Amino acid sequence: MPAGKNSYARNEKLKSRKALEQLFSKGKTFLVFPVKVFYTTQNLQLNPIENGVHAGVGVSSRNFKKAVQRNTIKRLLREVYRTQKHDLHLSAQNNSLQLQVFFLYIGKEMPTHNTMQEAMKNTLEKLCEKLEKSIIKN
RNA sequence: CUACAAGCCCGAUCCAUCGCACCCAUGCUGUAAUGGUAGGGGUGAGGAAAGUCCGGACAGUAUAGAGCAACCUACCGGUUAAGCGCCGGCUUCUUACAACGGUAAGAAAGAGAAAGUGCCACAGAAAAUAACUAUCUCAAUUCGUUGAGAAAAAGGUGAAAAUGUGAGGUAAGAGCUCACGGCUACAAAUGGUAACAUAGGUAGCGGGUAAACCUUGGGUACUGUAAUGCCAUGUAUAGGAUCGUUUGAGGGCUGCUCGCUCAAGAUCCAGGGUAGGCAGCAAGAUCGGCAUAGUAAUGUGCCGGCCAGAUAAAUGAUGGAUUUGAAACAGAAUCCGGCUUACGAGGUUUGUAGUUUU
RNA sequence: GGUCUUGUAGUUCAAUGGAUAGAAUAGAAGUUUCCUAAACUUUAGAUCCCAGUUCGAUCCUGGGCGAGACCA
Repeated sequence: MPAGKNSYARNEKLKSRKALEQLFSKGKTFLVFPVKVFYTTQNLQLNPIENGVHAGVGVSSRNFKKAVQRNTIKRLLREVYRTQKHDLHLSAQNNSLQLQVFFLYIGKEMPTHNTMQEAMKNTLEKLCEKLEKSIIKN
């Protein structure tokens, strides 16, 4: 993957409904306020061409009743993820993992771009740490 | 020119970088096949996309039929695919002006209370049958009243009090009678497509409430694109209980009863599997302009355009400029016609009021 | 996306169209007690909002706002 490319294309998205259900029922979670992260890992390296990281994004409709607000939050999350995802991809590749992640916004107030960027930075750092720890354990 | 009210129009624009969905064609590369990758072009959310309050299109299931129940609707005509929408009219009410029956603006869930039942707190004699107080006549009397009869007028209340005013009449009174009004029903006349209006006739006088039950007229099959059809993948034609195969279980997607019809499996418990793709799904009661019929809603004709289409679900972020403050309400999920609600800065039309000038 | 239900004191619930809107509990003050609890007395507190029907709406009707449930 060429460095510096900030795309968030279709094959990087977390798509199938089945995978999502597995993720929510069996996946590991941690919380870096205001973002909650669900993730699962597999040791599949049969397809080296294919991308190893799939990510999804969501907001609860309890805290935000209006569709406009939910849309803007999801857009912000995607935007912030695609600009800062490179470290995560690198660590996943180094450890030869297939990774599914879901970012759920939990806060009750509308975020701005700056706060969101900080939050995503922190969560991604924590996620990388966790990945490396799990590798060492294995 | 300013303020207010109502209606209509619009729903910020431009540049740079990064990024998303769909469509189109191209290069490189790979497979048995679907592909992978690179750069390019085009298109990409609203006036309400919202609420889901009405009405349809479309689809599936059902439909010999009858009754009850349930629900919707209610002045007249037009319009439309249809409507509890819209347009025009009628009637009533309210407000203002005006004074002798008008004018203007606004509103109306605007059939029936004279088919029946219920309700009308407090106050008041009484809330609709009557009774009570008071009134009048006759008789009795211990002169305080008592009994019989007449009549339904008076009685301070109340949201509402038995058709209003005047005259006659009577022992006292009473639509008891008469005059002028008010309202209701009936049949006919004139005008109007009709609601209705106009001036009379006959009979009558019974308060309000139907957004209380209800009556009358008209109407309603049900379910919704997560409908529905097809393809692929996969498992279990396994197990248990109850009922049943012409002595008929069960079904016929709003309830009940009857009837009709299909009919050999049905229901429950426990367990196993799938949850992917294609169609539906984007050219239409379409949009824009012009002409034309009509008071208008709306219709007709001609010319031109193609204008989102996903399935964890696409329009964004950052920086800068303009405006007026780095805009308000707000995000398509089958599609249309309305209604309702939310909202920003202006523009424009009409009406009312005020000020200044001529 | 569709189909429904429901809003009353801080909380849980009542109410025939008649109003001073009730009960329990929680709150405040007081009595009692050496102090607290319990008990008793007193007290403040509410019909989601806007219209309409009615003489009069918590109640009936329409619209809005909020809360909740169901449908593969």
